[in-house]
Formats: sequence, C-alpha cells, structure tokens
Amino acid sequence: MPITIYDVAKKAGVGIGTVSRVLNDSPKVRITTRNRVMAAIQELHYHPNPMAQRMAYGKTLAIGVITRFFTRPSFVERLRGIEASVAESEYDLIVYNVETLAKRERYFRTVPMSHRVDGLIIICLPPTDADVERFIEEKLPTVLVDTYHPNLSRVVVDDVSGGRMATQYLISLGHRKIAYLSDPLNDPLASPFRFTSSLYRYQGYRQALEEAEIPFVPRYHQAAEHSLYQAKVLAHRLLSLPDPPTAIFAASDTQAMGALEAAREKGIRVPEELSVIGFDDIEIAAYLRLTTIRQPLYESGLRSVEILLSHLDRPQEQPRQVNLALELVIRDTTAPPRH
Amino acid sequence: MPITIYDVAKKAGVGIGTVSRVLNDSPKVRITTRNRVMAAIQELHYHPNPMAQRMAYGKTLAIGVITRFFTRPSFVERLRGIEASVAESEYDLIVYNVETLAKRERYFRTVPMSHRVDGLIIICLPPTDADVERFIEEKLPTVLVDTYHPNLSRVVVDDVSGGRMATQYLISLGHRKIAYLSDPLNDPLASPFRFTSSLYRYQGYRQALEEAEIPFVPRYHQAAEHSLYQAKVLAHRLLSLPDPPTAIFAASDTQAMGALEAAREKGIRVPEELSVIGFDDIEIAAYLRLTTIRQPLYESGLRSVEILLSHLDRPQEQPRQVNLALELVIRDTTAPPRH
DNA sequence: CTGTTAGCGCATTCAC
DNA sequence: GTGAATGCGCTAACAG
Repeated sequence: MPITIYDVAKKAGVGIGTVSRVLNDSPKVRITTRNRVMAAIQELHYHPNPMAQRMAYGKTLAIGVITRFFTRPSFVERLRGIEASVAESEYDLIVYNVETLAKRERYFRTVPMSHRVDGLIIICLPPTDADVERFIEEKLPTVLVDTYHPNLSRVVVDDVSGGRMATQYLISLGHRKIAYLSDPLNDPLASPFRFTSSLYRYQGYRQALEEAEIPFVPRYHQAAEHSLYQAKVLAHRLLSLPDPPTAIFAASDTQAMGALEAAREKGIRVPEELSVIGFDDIEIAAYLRLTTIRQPLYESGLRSVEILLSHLDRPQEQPRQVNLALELVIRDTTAPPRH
Repeated sequence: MPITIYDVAKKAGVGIGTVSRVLNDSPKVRITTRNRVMAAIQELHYHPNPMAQRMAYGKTLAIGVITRFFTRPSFVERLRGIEASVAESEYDLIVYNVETLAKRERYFRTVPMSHRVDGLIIICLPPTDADVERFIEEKLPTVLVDTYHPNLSRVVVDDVSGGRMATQYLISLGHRKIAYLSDPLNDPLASPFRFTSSLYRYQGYRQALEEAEIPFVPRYHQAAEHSLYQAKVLAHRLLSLPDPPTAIFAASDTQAMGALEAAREKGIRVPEELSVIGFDDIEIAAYLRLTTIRQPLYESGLRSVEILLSHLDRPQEQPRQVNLALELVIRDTTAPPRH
C-alpha cells in the first residue's frame, strides 16, 4: 500500500495542493505549514510517485541514447560522460544498444513514436533524412555525437583536420611513405550503419599528402572491419609490400594496436623502423605509449547532454553544432624514418 | 496535440473501453469492431502513451542496472547481455554507473525508494545487509551478478574453483613457483566497494597449492588496484625477485596483459620462460592467444534478466542462485617450465 | 497563502 | 460484447 500525497496531506492537516507546493518548493507557502508538511513527509517516508509526476507534467523525464557496440572503448567512454551528466539532472537514462541493422531500424523507428523519452542522443549512427524527419515530426529533440545531420544538433570533431594533423606530423618527421589503415570507407548516405569518421580522416590524410606533394599510393590504404585482429592482418599486408611504408596512420587506437602487434611479429622495431600513430587516445593508448590524436570522448558525452537539456527547456531552439578540439599527443611510437 | 485513446474511440465510433480492449488484445471483442478500431489506430498513427499505461498498471515497466566502471571490459560485456535481453521484453533499461563511493551510496539508497524501476540488477557491487533490507522492504526484486547475498537471487561463477582450475593447470604443466597477481584482497563485508572475486580466486589458488603440497610463498602474491599499468608494475616486481616465479596466475585478463607486457620489457619469453594465465576470456584474450579461465559474461547478463523477469511475474518467488560454468581455455601463453 | 477541482491517458470495474 | 464511470497520484489553475 504505497503512501500518496493524500496521506501526507491528512497527516499534516492540509490540502494536497499545499503538499504539492512544498514538494515543488513553491515560494507561496507559509514557513510553519511548510515545516508541518515536511515533518509528515519524513514520518511517512513519503516519496512522490514519478510515474504520476510524469503523467501530470506530460513529460517522461527520461533521455534515450542509441549507440552501437558497447564493446568499442571510445563509445563506452562517451556513454560514461553521458551517464555522469544525466545523473546530475532529473532525467533517467535509457540505453538502446544497436548491434544489427535490424535493431537499428527498430530503435530508429520505434523510439520516436513510442513517447518513452523526452530527448534522444545518438552516437556514431548517421540518421537518414527520413529518420530525422520522423524525429522532428514527433518533436523529439535529438543530439548527434560524432555523426552529422544538418537539421540536428551535434557534437563533433573535425575529422578531416584530425587526419591532416596526424599525417602532417608524420611528414614533419621526414616520412614520405605513409600508409592509412582504417575501416571500410563507405559513403555515409549509402550505408547508415557505418562510421563516417574514417572517411573524413582519410580525406585529411589525402590533403596532407597533396600539400606536401607526396603522391598517394593506393595500396598504402588498407581497410577492413574494425577490430584489433583485422587491423593486424592489414598491417601485415602493408609491411609485406615490396616497398613498405615507414609510417602507419591508423584510424583508431585499437587499429593502431593491431599495427604495433604486426610490427612486433615481423620483428620490425617501433619507432626506429616504423612509426605508428593512432586516433582517439583511449585509456590503453597512454599505457602503450602510443602517439595519437586525442579527441575528448568523455567530454563529448557531457556536452551532448548539455545541449539536449537546453533543447528540452527551449523546444524552439535552433540546432547547433559544438566542435571539440583535437590534440596531437606525441608519445613513443613515432620517430623520424631511418635512411 | 498528441492523439489519445479518445480520438481513436471517436473515429471508430466506439467507447474507449473497447479501444483499450483491442490494445491489450482482450478476447471479448467482436472481430468486426476490432478491425474498425485497428483501422482507426492506423489512420491516426496512434501510439498509447506509456506513462499513462504505467500509471494505470501501477508499474514503471523499467529495469535498473547498477554497475561500476563502464570501462572494465568484463562489466561492459555483461551489460551487453542485459541490454539484449531487456530489449526483447516490454521493459526499458535504465543505467546507473557507479564510479565513486558517494555515487554508490546515492544509488543504493535512492533507487529503491524512488519507484523509478520495477526491478534491479546489480553487477559486482556487494550490497550490505542494510541495503538488502531496504530492497526487500520496498518490495524491489533484485538480482545480483557476480556478487553475493543470501537473501537475493544471483548469477555467479565458482571463483574458488576457478582459481583452483587455473593453478592446477599450471601445476600439471610442472610449475611449482606460481605467483598470483590480483586486486587488493578485501573482506567483502568490510569494503562494499571492492570486487570479491579476487579473494575467492586466491582461495582456490591456495587450495591447489596445498593439494599439491607446494608451500605458499607470500611474496608470490602481489596485489594492487585493478589496471593494466598496475599489473605491469606488480609483474615487474615478481620477475625481479631473487627466485622469480615460473608462472603467473592473474585475476583478470587485463592484469594478465600487464604481466605479458612486463615479461616483454624484461626480455623474458612467454611461454618458454614464463607461463601466464588470465581470467574472464574477454575479447582481446583470444587475440593475444592468452590461456585463461573463461566465464560466460554475456550469458550472465542474459540469465540475470531472465530471473528478474520471473520474479517480476511472481513476486513471492524465493531467491535462487544460478551457477555458470567455468572453462579452462588453453592457448599459447602457458607451457611446462624450463629446467 | 491555502483548499478544491479539473485534467493527464489509460485500464478496469460495472451495468446494459 | 460494449459504453460509461471510476481511479491511478500528481500538477496546476481556480477560487477563496
């Protein structure tokens, strides 16, 4: 038999309106009656029923996050930031993990219509125009993290410039035979399930080469599904080339680890004989002394919640973009090439 | 202006009771009127408001999960299993991440009283008797994963036997100088924020030694906070001993990685000069060809949801325990010791 | 300042 | 089978 606002009202000898007012600390309550109500609340161990509040408010007081692969460290780190930030608010955080195309479809279609959340954060899953239309039609404020759509707010980094940054650094060390190791480079519009960042980092890589007047060697670009193992295979392929690269730019730290492992297996010393640079600066990168491009993963989660809460307060607000800074972190896996 | 059950009723020319009946597919609805209602629902793109349903049901239709460290791979894998299983149910999954003692206290106290969830899953955080009393008092069905309390259902593995299994295998290879590398071994009752598994695995380690009449060498047990880096430091310490161990049993794969790294830095070959065995069989273990004790992480998440849903259906059900099997996975980091 | 009343959207009795 | 009425627990607008 749960205790309701009526029980409190009776015990305090007031109306339920007054109880509601002290609950939502409205200023128009005499201090003495306020105390009386507070006392009753204490004695009865009363806690307002959130479902009833949500019902009366017409809000769910919940935020949803749709993401892929709990297992990818960079996503998990973003999720950490999101949870930390949501925990400080009055909202609950509901997670939707996408591992198959079917589940993506289901969540993208279902969540907006179902009125289960007041707002949505989507990590790394580019929505189609149709998806976005649905979000807007349902008046569901949505923030994208590490992916893009012109009609939605987003928290991003400049992956093109990150790709340039990494490549330029290798060039500045004297490298000219620079490989790029990544996930498959899909057109984001054609394959809504792919990460787009690898493509943009690739573009930055190409730009940097061009600026330095280094011709692009197609076989220096190797791509496969994102995994440590696949990255190792690709790196083996690169290092077995007749004219192997002296440096590898990997699209993620995880993939950089694969490259390091391949080098180790082939007895190629890093950084003396091979430079490796990663992307993300996940926790293990510092441990491995991996040179990398740091992106503020945790903070991107924080910021996305901040924006979403602001949209929740002001539904008419225009979509906005937050650019987070990238930073070159030089550690021990990069050095000038040998002669 | 959201569409309600009244809109549907009006459009179909019926009462809201009838609409509600087809919504909850009650059998007592004539097929023709049923079709009429269905048509109206389609046309209006009607979706019942979950908050109102929850209100009327007196349930939240949400499950909470309290855990620590999104960043620890084994926890994340369990969470994956939980999400997958909850997604198949009518429940939402609300996550509460615990990184500080303060947040643990807050969640353990707040979540039960707040009536935000119908049931709770707790991973790796041993609740105190007072906590459990609160759960039961609030009639909040709770399932523990990888931790224990006599009054709550739990999904566990036998860590003692796992520790024995690992140690016995090393002994069977001929090792007698076997080290154990772990987190600090705290009394679970005294430190509710610690993982208890390391302690039990330690006990299994001791048992196996005793059974083989191998005297326990205190300095062969090294412990520090769980991290790759700390594990490496500990392993360095072990390998620098005047009479170093020929095998290391690490309490987790992550810590085993630290041991492998230390060996590499010291130029000690694995498995020729040093055997290393881990625990968990996280994704990266297969990649590293690490011998380890596999525990079914994903499945433990699945099973915990299964039990919780069953408790939700039958509130009077007694707590029960599910034991998941451990398995020795032999790969390339273990071998007989050299003479 | 405070008590009363009318919804919020749905499930669930009741009568018919 | 079906419609109307009641209640879930709370907020907010309305009279005092």
